Amino acid sequence: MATINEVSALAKVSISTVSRVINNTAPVKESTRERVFDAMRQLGYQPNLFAQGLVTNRTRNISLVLTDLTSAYFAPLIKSLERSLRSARYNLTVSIENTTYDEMRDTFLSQVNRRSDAVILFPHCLSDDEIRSLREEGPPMVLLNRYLPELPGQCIQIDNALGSRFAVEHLIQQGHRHIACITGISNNPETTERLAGYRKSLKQHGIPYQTKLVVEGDFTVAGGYDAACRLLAGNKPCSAIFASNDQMAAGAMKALRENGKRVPGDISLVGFDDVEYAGLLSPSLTTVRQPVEEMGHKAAEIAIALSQGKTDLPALTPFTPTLVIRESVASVE
Amino acid sequence: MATINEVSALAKVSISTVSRVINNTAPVKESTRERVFDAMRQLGYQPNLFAQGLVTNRTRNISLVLTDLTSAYFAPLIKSLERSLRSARYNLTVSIENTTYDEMRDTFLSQVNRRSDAVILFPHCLSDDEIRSLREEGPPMVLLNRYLPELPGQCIQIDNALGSRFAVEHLIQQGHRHIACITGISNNPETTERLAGYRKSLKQHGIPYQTKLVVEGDFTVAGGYDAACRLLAGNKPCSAIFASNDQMAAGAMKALRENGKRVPGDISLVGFDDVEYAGLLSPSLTTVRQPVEEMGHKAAEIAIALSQGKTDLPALTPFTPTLVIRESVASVE
DNA sequence: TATTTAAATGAAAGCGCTTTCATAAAATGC
DNA sequence: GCATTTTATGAAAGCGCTTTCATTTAAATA
Repeated sequence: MATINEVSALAKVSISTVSRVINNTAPVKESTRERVFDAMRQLGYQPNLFAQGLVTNRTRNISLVLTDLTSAYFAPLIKSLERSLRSARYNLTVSIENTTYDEMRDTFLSQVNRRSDAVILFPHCLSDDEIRSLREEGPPMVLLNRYLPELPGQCIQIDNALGSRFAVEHLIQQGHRHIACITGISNNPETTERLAGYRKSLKQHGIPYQTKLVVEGDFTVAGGYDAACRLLAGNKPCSAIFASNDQMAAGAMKALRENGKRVPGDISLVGFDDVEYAGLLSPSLTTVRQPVEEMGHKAAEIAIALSQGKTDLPALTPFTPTLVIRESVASVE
Repeated sequence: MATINEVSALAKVSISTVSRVINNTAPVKESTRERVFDAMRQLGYQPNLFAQGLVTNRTRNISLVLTDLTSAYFAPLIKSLERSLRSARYNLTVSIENTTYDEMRDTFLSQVNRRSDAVILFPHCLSDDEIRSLREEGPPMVLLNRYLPELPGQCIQIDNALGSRFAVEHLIQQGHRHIACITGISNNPETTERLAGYRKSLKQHGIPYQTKLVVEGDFTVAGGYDAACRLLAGNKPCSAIFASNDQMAAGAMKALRENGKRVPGDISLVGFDDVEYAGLLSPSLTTVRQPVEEMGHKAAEIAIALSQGKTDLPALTPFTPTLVIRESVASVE
């Protein structure tokens, strides 16, 4: 494992010069540069990131910190993040299961703080204030699917309400009037926004909002299953269900089938997120797609900018979801 | 961001002593230790990992390096790895898409080599010799789903052949005699072993092996779909299909449905892996479960041991897969 | 040609730690 | 009670880099 000293010896220059050609931080005579490059190649030299980090205080590492998120959602995210970061010669470290604020804090203190130039945080089950206090303990952060007014340039989100509206509009266009909604866990911005979109669409089409058609899920398959059962048990018939995510849609689909309801024959179903397996369900699931790839790229881009000390980034506009029409919606009459 | 100097000043001891209480590396008088801890607490001190790493040459970081793997498979793996590593105060960095040997090599050189105490490598699309040459460029490695005779204590695998046999036995027990097989990509140990198990089961029950009932897939959904189509197009009827992974099973299921075959009414189907969504398909997929969790834990454990310079680890026995019976297999008279 | 300016390089300090080595104080053995 | 071991601590070197500062060399200007 060659060091800068060996390179400098072989190239017959000082280590300062080697450092300069590595970092391209001051003019070096062309012939010298060549010699240094040769030496580096010969020795298979790779700078020691720890030595570099120690003096520059930069790690070239970015952390992804997640709360309790389903694999189907976070995997593509990790994938796109890592791809973007790698091309910028950054590294991605992950911390997946931080279900409570305390765990989160511990992660920040022990992992993130000292070894990352920036964090990408998916604060699903955290309150805004908890995020704020985390922010004080750690490096600059970019937030996924959460908006903090003080960080307009660092919050990456989609227009959840719009997504719901796409879903519900679609159902309405297909003739549905009795549209149920399975929401996410309460006190969560995504839940609120997606529900708001649902309500808005109904209103726009003069369809009354009925509490009995809205049941609470928790973003899990089991939660969706239960919610659908409760819906069927209540005596408010509906011809369509909008589930606030695909997990719950999958659970609901199962519940419906088990209760002898055909999808979409008896009840149409729309999800949200377009996870990997949405197209594999049967019927394949009509859903609202989050552009996870693009969001990952953007997150990486901003994280890198932050890591370079850039601040006052331009405010971000939410990403626009799209409706992916598959087989789980039928038209009525 | 307090340093060891500030702690030592506040506690009125030398930095050597502080270091000793941090690392518990030499006896320190109880009262002194207390003072140091107090000072650390007061200052919110966290040791600088880069400074530590620079002198100890240990990073407390472990890299997971993957080839082209589907999200459904790698997500739970990442999850279990990260969980194990975190409890040992290690860090996980990931590098997901290394499809060629050259990319892999680049990853090793630029990322893994200088910043990881160990690598966990999933060498799906790499040859044994390519792995060997990677081994020379990087830190100690643990291999997932691959066996290298020179690393008996560092290869974590399942008994693929046994898994296939569970699957095929099950089909045979249900009365099936014409059992097709969709294999993975060729020249891959997993493909070979799983196919071998299939053949062995047939043989044990005196069922002739028929080339026409074996079609090649590539471990993807699309590959499974195509394979199933080819199977149906060939004029060799079968009552059951064993797909070498769940992705392909999902693809096959779709193909069967589109061709008017009911699953399991007309054709039974068994997969392999038990990915997250296997139970969500309809019919839910009977499949062979890999204990990914346990494998992740084991991988983490070995990686940590390696990072501590341990060598000559005891040879590992393959994990045993289990059959998960769901709805995609019917019995024939 | 003499002088100023820019380019090219090296010496040395220092980033925050661990780890020898040396030394002082306390505990042990005879 | 003195020599010896053990315990407790500090001073200082050094890990591999970057970066300031000083110095030399080459180019540009008058």
